[in-house]
Amino acid sequence: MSKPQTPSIRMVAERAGVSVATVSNVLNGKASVSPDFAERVLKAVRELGYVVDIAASRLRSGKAALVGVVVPDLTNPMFASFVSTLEHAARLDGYDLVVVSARNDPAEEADRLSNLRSWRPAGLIVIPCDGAFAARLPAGQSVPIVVADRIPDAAGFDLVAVDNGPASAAIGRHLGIVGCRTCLVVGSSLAISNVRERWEGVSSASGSIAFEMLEVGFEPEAATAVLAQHLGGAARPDALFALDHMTSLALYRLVGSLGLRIPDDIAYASFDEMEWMRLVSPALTAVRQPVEAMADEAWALLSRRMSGGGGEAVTQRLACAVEFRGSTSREGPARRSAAA
Amino acid sequence: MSKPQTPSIRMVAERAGVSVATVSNVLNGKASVSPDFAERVLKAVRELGYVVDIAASRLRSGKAALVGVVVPDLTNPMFASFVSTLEHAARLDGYDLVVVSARNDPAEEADRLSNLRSWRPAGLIVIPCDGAFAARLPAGQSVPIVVADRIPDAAGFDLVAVDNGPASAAIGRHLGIVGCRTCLVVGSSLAISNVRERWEGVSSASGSIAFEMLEVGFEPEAATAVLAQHLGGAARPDALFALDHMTSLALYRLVGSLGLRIPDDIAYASFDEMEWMRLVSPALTAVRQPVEAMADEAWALLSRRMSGGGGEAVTQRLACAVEFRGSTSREGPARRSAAA
DNA sequence: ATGAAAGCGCTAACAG
DNA sequence: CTGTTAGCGCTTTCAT
Repeated sequence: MSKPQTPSIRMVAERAGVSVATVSNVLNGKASVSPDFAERVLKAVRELGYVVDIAASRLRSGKAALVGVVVPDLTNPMFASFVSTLEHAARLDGYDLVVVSARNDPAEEADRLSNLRSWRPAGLIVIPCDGAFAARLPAGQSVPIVVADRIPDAAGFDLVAVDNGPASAAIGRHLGIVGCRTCLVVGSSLAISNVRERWEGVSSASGSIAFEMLEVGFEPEAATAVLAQHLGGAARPDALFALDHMTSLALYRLVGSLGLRIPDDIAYASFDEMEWMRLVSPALTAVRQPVEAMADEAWALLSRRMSGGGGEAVTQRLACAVEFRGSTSREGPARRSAAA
Repeated sequence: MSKPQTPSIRMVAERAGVSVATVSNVLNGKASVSPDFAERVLKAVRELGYVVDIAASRLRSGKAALVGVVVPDLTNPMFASFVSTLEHAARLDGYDLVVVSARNDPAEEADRLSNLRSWRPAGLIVIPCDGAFAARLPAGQSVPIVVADRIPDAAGFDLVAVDNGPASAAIGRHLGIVGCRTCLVVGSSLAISNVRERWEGVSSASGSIAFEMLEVGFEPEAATAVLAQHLGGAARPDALFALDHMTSLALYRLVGSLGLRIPDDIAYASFDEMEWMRLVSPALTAVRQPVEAMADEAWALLSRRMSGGGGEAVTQRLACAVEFRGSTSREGPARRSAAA
């Protein structure tokens, strides 16, 4: 009942019979300390269960082993995986992470960004809600920032993103070759660089296939409603291409509830490969993104800046893998176009 | 090029022509400040883009609006969702979160737990790797802890978990009614309370159906190997029941690659409902857990403790929903048992 | 090799 | 109502 409070460096010093400076030196390996003293300090640390107060440490030293991470949505498996990989990389370098989710809301993102400053992080890794990200950065932000996955409208950031164009174009060509004449391309919003680049990629595919773009927003329910309206009509497309995971989920579900058979009635392809796309039957043609590599690269970029690396803003583009599967097999739409 | 450093409370005070104490009072709404002064302070804050240094604040005040969260694996959608909900609840109460993943490794969990102490959090919310969690807690840990989802062997923790027994028993009964005679129950490890309770629940189901338990560990590859061995044999069970998500994924995939048809050749049920289970055909019978409710409840419990609420350790059990779907329809195993 | 003391940014006491 | 001052736990000169 005396004082079971968390031990401070002073208590360690007293217990070891040394000064606090010596304790600090032992713990940080700074100055040289005699083996005898070091041993006594370590013993006291062990007995007290002392752990340094990282906040006080930073306050005095000015060095923060902390980086802030902002993602649009933690429940999106891709972002969760991104954070998980990041966390591991950070820990290996002795850094801690403060992770916040913007919940797909630009206003909330701005709020989080501002809030994060009170932690005085050494750097920031951000997957922005949308292209207007730069405008939401608190003025006078001086810590290094790496932007991942989605490219802001404004230039000047260190950047790591996936190479959307080629992968999308490959899907577009494939759909044409397989015999599709019309393809509805669906994405949340063209305000997101990924969606925009994917649309540009697929629609650039030469050939006799016509693409139409449809934006459905970020709300699954609303998206489904918009989609239902588009697919219920008479002029059903030969193929569907979903440009992001949320959209793909809503779209695939709708196709099922409409009783459309894949690929017999309609071909189906998706960006953002997820585990379930290999489990359904037929398996879905999809573009797999190198999420782990993106996280590792983001960390590498930030590390460089945090340790004083200067120079121009860097942009890294990572290649995607395209998996062609049953959902776009030749048997389907080809037959239909033959009948037309 | 003069000094673009992050502004301190002193700079704000100078700019506003007041003392630092007044600035602090304005920002924290502590003592009463004249409207005139308050206005000047706010103006200076705005112009400088000042944000309080939360670490220095805590150091002096002793009050930390910070809680640590430890989960076994951020890439598990269920835990990601848990964290996301938690983060939102915490923010509403003005708290920040430091989230760490133990990567399913008890040693790493112990390490993370110890590391978290250097943040001096006001509380901890933990989903433990396994039942031996209590032994990994740093000695002399004095902050309130809420344990979620998995129940430690040792008592004395505030606890919130799902009510596994009834839901599992319902699955067990259902499989019997539907005509299954033998059921292979598969889970990662009985060292996890959820798996244990689910096994006990399902095997308690009376009737003419025999259950067998199989532990497959946490590695998908290894799990698949063990499962393949069990399902390849002659005595194939009528039904499968996967007790957690990773296991379910591995098992479902294996069933597919073995060419077994659900439910004609074998019935299939799963705990840990995930989105894909409704997308496959036939849709899978599954137990849906109230993850958001669990997170909210965990936060509520911790809040109470952090604001000084005393008393005995509390245990909350949350009811699950059972969704019966095509994967356990009557047509399947019933026919088979009739043939036997 | 070791210790004394200053001070990081902030808030809590207290003085005015 | 406002300002002065002390000191939270720590690291860093700078003496010794």
